Amino acid sequence: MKLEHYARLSAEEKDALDALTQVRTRRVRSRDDIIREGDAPSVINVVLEGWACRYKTLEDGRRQIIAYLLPGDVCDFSAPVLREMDHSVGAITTVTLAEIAVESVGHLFATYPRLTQALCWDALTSVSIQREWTVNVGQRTAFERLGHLLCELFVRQRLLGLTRGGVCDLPLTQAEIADTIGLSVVHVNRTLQDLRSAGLISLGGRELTIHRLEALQRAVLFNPSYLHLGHEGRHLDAPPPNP
Amino acid sequence: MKLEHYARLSAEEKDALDALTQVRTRRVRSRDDIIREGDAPSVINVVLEGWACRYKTLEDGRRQIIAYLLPGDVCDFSAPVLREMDHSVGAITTVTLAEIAVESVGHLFATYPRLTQALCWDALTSVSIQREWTVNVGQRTAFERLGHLLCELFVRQRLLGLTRGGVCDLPLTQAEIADTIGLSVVHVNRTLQDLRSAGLISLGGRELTIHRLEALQRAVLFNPSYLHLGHEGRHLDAPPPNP
DNA sequence: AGCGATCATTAACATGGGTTAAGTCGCAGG
DNA sequence: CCTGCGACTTAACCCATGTTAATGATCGCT
Repeated sequence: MKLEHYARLSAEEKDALDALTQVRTRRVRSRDDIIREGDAPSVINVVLEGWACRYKTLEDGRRQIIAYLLPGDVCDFSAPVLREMDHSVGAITTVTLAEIAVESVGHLFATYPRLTQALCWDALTSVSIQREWTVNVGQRTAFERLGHLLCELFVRQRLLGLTRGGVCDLPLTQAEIADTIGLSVVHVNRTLQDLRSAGLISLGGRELTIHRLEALQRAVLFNPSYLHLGHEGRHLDAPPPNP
Repeated sequence: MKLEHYARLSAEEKDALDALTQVRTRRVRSRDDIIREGDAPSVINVVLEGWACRYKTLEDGRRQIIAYLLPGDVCDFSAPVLREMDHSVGAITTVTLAEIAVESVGHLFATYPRLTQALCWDALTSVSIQREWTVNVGQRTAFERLGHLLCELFVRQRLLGLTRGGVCDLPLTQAEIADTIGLSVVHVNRTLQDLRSAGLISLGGRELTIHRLEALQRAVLFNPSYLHLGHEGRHLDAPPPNP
């Protein structure tokens, strides 16, 4: 479903993908690891349901969350090529994974070149997001960083049809948010208050509401071009109503 | 030459690559842009000589350098797939580029699958570096960030055979370093003094000397596994002599 | 050789965000 | 119903890093 944003796929191509993802699935409980640094996974894991994150830990315990994986995202792109994982992937919520054999992927792409293109697009977009995160942590203020993260997670979910008006899931603890944008938990909390009292968002009970997306985007210098939404990515859910 | 670290290539494969890079070259002067955000380059640019950087600018002028490109690095991987660049690439030194037509690449990879593998490895490594940069800026102190950057640039150059003992080029201004690791110029300067007076490095006249690489690595929590040096990448230049 | 521009350095002062610590709330398990 | 634990909140205090500004050093250019 997600790849459809990147290239029109034929019914046949979609069937081939579906067949792949149904072969073998795995369930990982919330907060457990999906893959650990140093593993050399022999299958490719794709998130079918739930949220996961990539993260790296320094020797002294500091942790940085490097990416969030939503349904349709691939956990271990590098598996077939690089020797071993240089970071871990953990489950945020309970996650359902498809485990895909490396060989079957090779065959699939040889048969359907348009799939290759779609997957390339996907991979390049995730690199682009990674770059934007570097900018986020390197240049923005706490307020901007946090707002930017919320914008991104909202828009990505909207692409997947997972938003309800201006509302979406946000199953992260403040500690996880802190490790994502390089702030302390305390300051994340302070900054959330700021965003709330600016009337831009509501957040609580694992649910985020963005009251005025346009205004928030402007306030935190969020420019979605790095998500490469392109043409196809716009018609999924109406933008949030102006309250 | 660089791809050789990732896969043993046959003479024939190397010749094919050489032929490509000699077709058309371009020279860009120090501090000029190679590609601008919004461009949709019709050729793929590969750095043959000199240093370049990827960077993004916020509306208010803040700038983040996102990556450094050394000889052998590709400027615009995404060109064939994504519509347009979401960031710019600028020349640090004077840079020589090979301009490669997109079509000829497709043909090349169809003919020599091992090249594809090598290029994948290269691309995945650059993503891995990007992730580590997020960690660097998000979690490390000024001292660690700067030391980590210097370690990386040294090791990457050593891979290319561009170091001379513990010495390598470092054609960056302190302002550029600042924009790379998310610090102010003033603080970069202070922190450089710290590194110097700790006896770890000397820096001046566009030349970096790392006096005790091991010690520096330990002091700044530099773990080179994210560079995926693997087997082949080690024998190029002796590690620096212990003074 | 002299000039202007860019780059490095330093000092004094200001502040955003970290740290510590304490308290609250909600909820799963006994 | 009580207990305990994890997540959230708030306040007080402090330090790493930013800002501003002034001075030197370097370097390409004429």
